[in-house]
Amino acid sequence: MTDAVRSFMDKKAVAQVLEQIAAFLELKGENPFRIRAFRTAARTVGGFPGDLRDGLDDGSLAGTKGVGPATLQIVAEIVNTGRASLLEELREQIPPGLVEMLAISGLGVAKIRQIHDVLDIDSVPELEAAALDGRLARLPRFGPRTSENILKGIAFLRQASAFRLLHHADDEAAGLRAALERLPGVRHAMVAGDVRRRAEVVRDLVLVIVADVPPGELFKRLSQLPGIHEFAGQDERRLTLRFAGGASAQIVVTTPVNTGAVLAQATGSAEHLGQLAAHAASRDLALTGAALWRGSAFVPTPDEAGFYGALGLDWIPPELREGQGEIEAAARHALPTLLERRDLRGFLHCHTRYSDGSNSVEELALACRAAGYEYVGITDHSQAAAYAGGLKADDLARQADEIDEVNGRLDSIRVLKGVEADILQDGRIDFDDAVLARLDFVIASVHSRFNMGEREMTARMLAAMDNPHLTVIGHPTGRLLLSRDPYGLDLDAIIEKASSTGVALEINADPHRLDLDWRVVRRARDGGAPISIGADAHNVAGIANVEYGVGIARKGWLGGADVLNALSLAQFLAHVARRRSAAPSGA
DNA sequence: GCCGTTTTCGGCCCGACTGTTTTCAGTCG
Repeated sequence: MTDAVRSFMDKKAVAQVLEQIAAFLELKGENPFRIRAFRTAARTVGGFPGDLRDGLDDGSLAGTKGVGPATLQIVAEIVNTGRASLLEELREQIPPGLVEMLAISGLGVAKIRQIHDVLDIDSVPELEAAALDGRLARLPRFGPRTSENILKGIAFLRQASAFRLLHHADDEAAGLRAALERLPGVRHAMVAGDVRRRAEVVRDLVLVIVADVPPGELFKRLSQLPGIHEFAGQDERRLTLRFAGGASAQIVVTTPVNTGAVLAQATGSAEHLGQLAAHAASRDLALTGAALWRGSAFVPTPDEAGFYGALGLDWIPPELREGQGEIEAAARHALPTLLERRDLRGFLHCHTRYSDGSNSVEELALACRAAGYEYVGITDHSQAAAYAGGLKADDLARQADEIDEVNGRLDSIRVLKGVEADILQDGRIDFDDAVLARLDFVIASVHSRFNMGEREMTARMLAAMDNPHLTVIGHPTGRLLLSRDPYGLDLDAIIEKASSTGVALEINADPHRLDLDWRVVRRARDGGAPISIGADAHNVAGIANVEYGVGIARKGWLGGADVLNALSLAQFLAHVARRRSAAPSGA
């Protein structure tokens, strides 16, 4: 593992320990503010820019807001010893099964404690049994509905636990790849599978190894990697590794002369590969045993371009390999030129310390400038989002002064005044038009009343889109990957409205959201809706998440011309102005 | 446990929904 990878994973592991401590303390009935302090510290450490050990040594971590003496000491202990004695003590006191229950939707501390005290239950399987046999519903203030919801919650959790979020899979794959490349006999290791296709959630890691030694020999060496719990050979060239933490990865071994065919097969979705096989058959070729054959003659494919070329196809970017018409387009040499990160000139969605972010306007501006952006839109929460420290109009005015001041001082980056305002229940945006008019642009999002039903929710959002100050609908469907389904919404109506009004639909690049879904992105593009990509950064480290949004945009076949924040600053501001002057106010 | 350009002590996130009740506790964002 490279040091960079190690330090990145350490940061995540430390944040996870702090989160775990918070959960245990919660069940213990600790002071809620102490619990929140641990959660804040977890977020801060997870987003700390730079190496944790360096941060400990040079004092910069100690100086970071949200990390105090107690949490700093815990971070130091984990970094130095790999252990956290506080967490170990808590594990002795509280059954870890109760902490698992906290992840079940509808279960909080009070209910879990009641379940534990009255029914003597301390694991999720026991809880499930009690829900099924009716014991749970007989508890005071429970009832059949609650019991049923808990069963649903357990099922959801179980199904979700087969997957992991892309950013986690990304880190694991990078770490594993680096470890594989250090094995003797390995020429290259390449990440394939869902991760390479930039799928929003990942079931299995798949890596392809180009090796100089026979697979059997390589598998023996693989089994000696640290952290491998068990391994099972599938056939003579494929192996599944299971890690101590429960994660698994499929390793496929190939030789240089067949790398193209193997990598393509290890990357494509089932639909893509099915269509590819049919396409091959139509050209008297066959894909068998992860190689390409013309009759009984092996067709060498040293790389993917050669593989697709042998099939009469242009090379297909991995993100498109979903069986959505890409093979036909590749045959006609009509694949789109996909968006690249460097096409984005504006960074449109971030939160500062004014609401629930952890950096200042200037810090975000400097980081965006360093990342090559021409402009950055500051979009803190609005007053209705009290839980996120939403801004009142006068806070917004104060922030505007600060932005003016920062703009006066910094070259080569323009800071725009924006907001991520709540879309209220009736579709109004959470500030008067007079306040919105003073901003450079406006994002509006739904953050409350998710279960109002599809018709009402659609009407709510369409009403918001009539407001001429609105520029972007943030995370349009509200989903949280592996934890919350999208709310009901008539997406065709929203796309049509976006197309007619010029309001952009966001691809929220937070890896917990990736909302819009890429399947909808394609529909939106075809329907003429502008799309913007917003990282929803809550700190400087979150700026890099834009990469995940670019992946989703590419999966939706978007090019630079389809994306609002690929416009230059002047073009972007002209877009906002056009919309403001064209439409009458809906509010 | 953390923070401070009114504070080194005394604050810190609050309003709505759900399912259970028959006036509200617990959960969530």
